[in-house]
Amino acid sequence: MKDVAKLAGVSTSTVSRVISNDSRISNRTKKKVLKIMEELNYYPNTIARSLANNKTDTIGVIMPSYKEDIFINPFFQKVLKGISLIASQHFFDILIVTNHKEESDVDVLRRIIKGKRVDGLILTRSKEEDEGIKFLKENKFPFVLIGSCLEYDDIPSVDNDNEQASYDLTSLLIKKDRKKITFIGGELDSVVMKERYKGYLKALKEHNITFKEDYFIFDRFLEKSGYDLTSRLMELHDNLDAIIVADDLMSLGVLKRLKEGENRVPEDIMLASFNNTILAKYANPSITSIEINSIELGRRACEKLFDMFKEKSRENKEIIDYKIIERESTSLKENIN
Amino acid sequence: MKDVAKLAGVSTSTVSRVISNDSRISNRTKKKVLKIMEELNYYPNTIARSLANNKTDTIGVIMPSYKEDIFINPFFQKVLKGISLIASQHFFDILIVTNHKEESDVDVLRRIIKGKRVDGLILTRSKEEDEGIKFLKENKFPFVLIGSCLEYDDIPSVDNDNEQASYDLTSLLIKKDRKKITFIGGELDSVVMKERYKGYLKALKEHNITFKEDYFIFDRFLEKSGYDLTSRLMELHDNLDAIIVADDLMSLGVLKRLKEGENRVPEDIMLASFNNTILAKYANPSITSIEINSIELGRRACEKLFDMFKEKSRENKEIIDYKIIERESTSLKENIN
DNA sequence: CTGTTAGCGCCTTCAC
DNA sequence: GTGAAGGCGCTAACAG
Repeated sequence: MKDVAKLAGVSTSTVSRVISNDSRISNRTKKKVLKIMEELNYYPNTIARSLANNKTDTIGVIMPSYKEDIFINPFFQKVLKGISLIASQHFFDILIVTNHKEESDVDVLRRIIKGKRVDGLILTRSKEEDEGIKFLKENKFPFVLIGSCLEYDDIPSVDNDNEQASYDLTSLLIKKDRKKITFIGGELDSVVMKERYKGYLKALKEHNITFKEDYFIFDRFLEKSGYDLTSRLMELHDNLDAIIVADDLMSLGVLKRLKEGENRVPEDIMLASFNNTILAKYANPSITSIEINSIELGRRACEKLFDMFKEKSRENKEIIDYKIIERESTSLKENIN
Repeated sequence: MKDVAKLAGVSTSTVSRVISNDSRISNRTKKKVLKIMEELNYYPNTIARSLANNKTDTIGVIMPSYKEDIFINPFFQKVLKGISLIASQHFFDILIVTNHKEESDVDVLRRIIKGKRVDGLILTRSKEEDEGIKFLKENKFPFVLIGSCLEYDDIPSVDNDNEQASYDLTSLLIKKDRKKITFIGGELDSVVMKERYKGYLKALKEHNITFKEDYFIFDRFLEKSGYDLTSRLMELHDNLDAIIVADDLMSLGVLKRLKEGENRVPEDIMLASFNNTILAKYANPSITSIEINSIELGRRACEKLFDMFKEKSRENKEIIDYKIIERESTSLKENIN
């Protein structure tokens, strides 16, 4: 910058003003400076700007700490896409934040926000007792949660109505005359699981369908967990007729196990799932799934964050529509094959 | 930091030394300072450190400029996972870099490297004439390419032997007695497509299988393109017996179209694809695909970059193994269904 | 409209 | 071992 200033015969402040497109600058000097910048192939040091402005033009995305798995679930990719779309419109970049070795969730946040690395954060999903969220609130750092938080009701977040979605999905199976409806879930400390469980129970109850403790089992949001839990379910019960699965990726594991056990889907056992990733669409049979609009979740979360920057407040909790996408796994008649 | 220094009764230099774990510092003061830092809930400003050190502890990942699509292909997610694994081991974070509005590929790079936002870059895939790579070379900025570059042979990169893989895949179909083997590709300006095309041609030639100009068609790496191109192929030829597809995601489109046209896979038409994402595994029929070890690609690319930081040089071009995963789409006998 | 000055928060000489 | 001073590259406040 100094060089530019020297060559252009102006001060560094002037150059700085040109860079930030300050209004009160003569068109002539502006052009001159711009030209020199071009010639010198100069581009301002973002880091230095950040330090001076206390602003980074970067938003951070925190992946869940069970990141090994999550990085492979298309859901996160979609969310990221939504975020990226909006961020780039605002000329922001995205910092993917993951736990460094042995770092706790709160450590990560401390590192990022005290280190002033980003202007705001987007969290994907949350646990029931989320220390991280508490930490962010205490530090008054701008963030948006994709998902919900049970402890605080007033945090900016974007979510589906997971309970209702789960209720609908369960009701669908009930309508199809299924009597032994089980539920295979992922990490139970996640809020999303809690809510889906509630919706499931509610639907059973309202329709007077039996619920047994061991109809609901859970492990992790992994394909393998789906497989293993299905094995367990089949040991415990020999006459199930429906399984709801908390995630498409898990569903694939479930499906695999069912096929091995020679259970026909949907004839013997119907299957319904969440997230409607491409996996559900192309599975065989294709899997009925809840479209939660992941891209939209990411998008709105990001927009909300920018609104917060501008202190243009929005409702704190935003609900994104979901939709049941019915497919072969719950359709007896139009079974194409 | 000033506060810490004051409270601890030392100078800021001392605090700074404690932070960077300087050797020549007495254990006593070190402990004292550490304690105060804890009490004050102090954490150093990363940005300021970056400015002073000219080092960001961040690596940038450049997504291909056709990013809209790419963000949805599991391949990139896997690569990202590999990168993330290594980066976090080194206490680095990842900056996802995308084109801001109307920014050219080179603009992005200029912004990032002149802006000193990252210590190094990883590029995913490249075009035949890649201005970006030229720019990075000219500026002597550390980067690793996942993929290959035709113009320069001496750039650090990690790739599969795509030509050989394509050759093998084609040969497999030839061995299965297929005579009219077509190829559906993605963006032709990408190096990976060029190489796969070469391998395909080579195999045909060596086995004296006819090649017709319109056996090879291409558009974009999208599901929809797969679908559309298959339609085209079917209009042009009514007796194909095999299709090679450049990517699993595209394959799904191909498969969809084939089913609609009542073509049996693999009996009438065999299908083979690249990238072996989870999509291929769970498609119906499951699709034979080349496992390119995407996670490993990301991982090694990242390791290579860190090696470059340490000036510990490695071979410039690293080749990652691939493997053909045979599945139903090319297996007549063991057709499970 | 433009230049001067004083930081942003940290690190690195160079003394002691 | 530790402190003082100057600098990383840019911006903001105050002059003029």
